Amino acid sequence: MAVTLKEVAERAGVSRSAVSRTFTQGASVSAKTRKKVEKAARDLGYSPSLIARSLATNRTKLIGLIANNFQNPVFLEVFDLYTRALQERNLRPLLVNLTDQTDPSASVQLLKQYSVDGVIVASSTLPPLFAHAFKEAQVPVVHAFGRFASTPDIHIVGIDNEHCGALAAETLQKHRYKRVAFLGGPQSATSAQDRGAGFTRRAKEIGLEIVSSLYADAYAYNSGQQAMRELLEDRRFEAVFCGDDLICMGAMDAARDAGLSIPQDVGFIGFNDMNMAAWQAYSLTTIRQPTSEIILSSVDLVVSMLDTPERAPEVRLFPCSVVERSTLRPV
Amino acid sequence: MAVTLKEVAERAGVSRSAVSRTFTQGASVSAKTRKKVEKAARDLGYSPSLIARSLATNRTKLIGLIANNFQNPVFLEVFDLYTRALQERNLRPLLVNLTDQTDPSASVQLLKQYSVDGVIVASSTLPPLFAHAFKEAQVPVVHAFGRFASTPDIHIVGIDNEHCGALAAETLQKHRYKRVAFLGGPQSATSAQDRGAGFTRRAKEIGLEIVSSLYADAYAYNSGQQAMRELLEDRRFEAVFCGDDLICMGAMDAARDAGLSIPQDVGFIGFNDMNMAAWQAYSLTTIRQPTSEIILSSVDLVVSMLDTPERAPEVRLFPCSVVERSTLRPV
DNA sequence: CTGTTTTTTGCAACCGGTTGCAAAATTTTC
DNA sequence: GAAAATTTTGCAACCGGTTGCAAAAAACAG
Repeated sequence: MAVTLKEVAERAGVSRSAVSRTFTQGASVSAKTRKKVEKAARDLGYSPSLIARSLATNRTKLIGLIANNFQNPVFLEVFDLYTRALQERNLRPLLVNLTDQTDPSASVQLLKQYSVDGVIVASSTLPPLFAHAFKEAQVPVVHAFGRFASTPDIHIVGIDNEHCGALAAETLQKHRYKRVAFLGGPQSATSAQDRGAGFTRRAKEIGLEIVSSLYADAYAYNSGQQAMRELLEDRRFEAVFCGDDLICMGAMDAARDAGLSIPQDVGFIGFNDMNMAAWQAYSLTTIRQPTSEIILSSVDLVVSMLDTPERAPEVRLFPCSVVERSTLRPV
Repeated sequence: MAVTLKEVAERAGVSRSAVSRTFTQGASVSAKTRKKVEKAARDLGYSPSLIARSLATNRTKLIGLIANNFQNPVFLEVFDLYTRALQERNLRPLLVNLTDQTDPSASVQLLKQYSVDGVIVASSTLPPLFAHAFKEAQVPVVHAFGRFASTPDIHIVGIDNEHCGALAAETLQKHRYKRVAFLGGPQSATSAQDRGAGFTRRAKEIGLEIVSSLYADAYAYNSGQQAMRELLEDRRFEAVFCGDDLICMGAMDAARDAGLSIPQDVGFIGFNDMNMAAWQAYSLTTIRQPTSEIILSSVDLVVSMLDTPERAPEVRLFPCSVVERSTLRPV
């Protein structure tokens, strides 16, 4: 069916190796044969089979991309950036959707079977153990949006969530809030834990009183909405720090539904600065997570591991910053 | 490095074919050898290389998934559903992000090189010519969310956009609107054209006056917002039909920004019924596109083509329905 | 023009599986 | 228990490329 190396070789009147060499980077072929081969290939509409090449070279140019949150639109930005960054480097993403049902070890197995060249775990909710499984299986792995550890045993690219939580506390204080609430992401997520911890610690330090504290059950709109309703039962807070923009939007809608206006009756600060945070209906003051830097950096990292797999584990942290919009009262 | 067939065979004391057979569906092996092989494989931690298998069987279990809109959160739902549906069928998505810069023929080439078993073009904006390229290259292809044609030459799964546009007109009439505006998706998209055409036709038939008509430049929030501002310069309409929910949200925010309230001053009807349409800040009345049915059906279709590639081109259309929320005045 | 060095080329083995075929082993039949 | 029918097994060729190695060709030096 498809045109093969052999046919091209015959037509060009050269050996199969000659054809192979004209199609592999940095191999030595004379200008003359290269020309002959290229003509023959063009005539026949030949393009080398990546499968066969992969088998021979033990390289697939496939990068496993593991994600487990398809509810949060941030991830669409994430996919967009990943697919583009990989495509530019002549790599392909093999997308794995890790639902709660799927057995983690199964997907390790799976990606091993496809012999992906590397894996990017793009999730702030997956436990580190997950990325480890790949390290153990000897496949280059980087955990993007993962939990920062001072003595990492795998590559981590992300932010210092603890510090960013503290930043939220400072921002609330700057806006002269005294009593606040914390509405975090799912408690099982390391990112949610760390943001909460940093927020709590710093709040204590600067005399900001946390009157309520609650973890939503997912990084999702509905979860934020529902958690906010609960929070509203005992409304002694003047502002809420939400561990995620999407949760924050749900929370804001719940607050408005209860007849509160923002920021007059209650202030909000979110986390991520997703595209939608700038929408007029929300115009969310939020902590910006440098998504695109994290993604580019994690791709670069995984690429460099292709050549030097034994690279020492590295942590790359990017700074977050406050984006002021209109959900906190003017200072 | 990785454990191979041969090593398992040696350890189990059988031939390589025996090992191969215990790992391929429907091959004949005795219970006894199967047991021996399975034990050896377990001991060694063997899992067959899909690359090698692909080379031998000429099947990769890879499905190319082509998308070109990573701005619209609907596509996150789309990716979620696709990845799950494929995973359940033991197939993997190879994601191609078709930005405006990428050369279409290059990605055809690319997917051919990876010898994907099939391709799903998931886009309502790509021209049909695109899916054709795959048909020509002899790879099973279905165009999901594609333009309906009565004499299709490739498989199409989607909706009758023309009819759905008409449905929008009827809904506006039902709510006693007389003068309306049309705010479509990008004019180059067949879906936008068809929705517009159906809307216009039906409006004329039932005596609904279309006072303005405009195409946004993308299926995106900002585009909707911007187009609405333009529309507002000459506000003779009482309601707007937006060719997409996201555009509609942008438009609503623009209207609110201009001091209008919804639905008192101006009504809105969207298209898609994406998750966010139910959000309280919008609570959008919209035409529901049966995304999940379309996706499941297109996966089934592509799967069935794997076995019978010569299947006659088929069109599968799913009905849309109106979801009433609060952006049209009560009838 | 010859001898040396460098570049190009083809051979053949290999990557890790699958599969048609015939021989061997097992089961069934009488 | 032998013959026939059926199932299981191993051999060997194949899928479509890459690559180390040695021979051949080309380039260079004197």
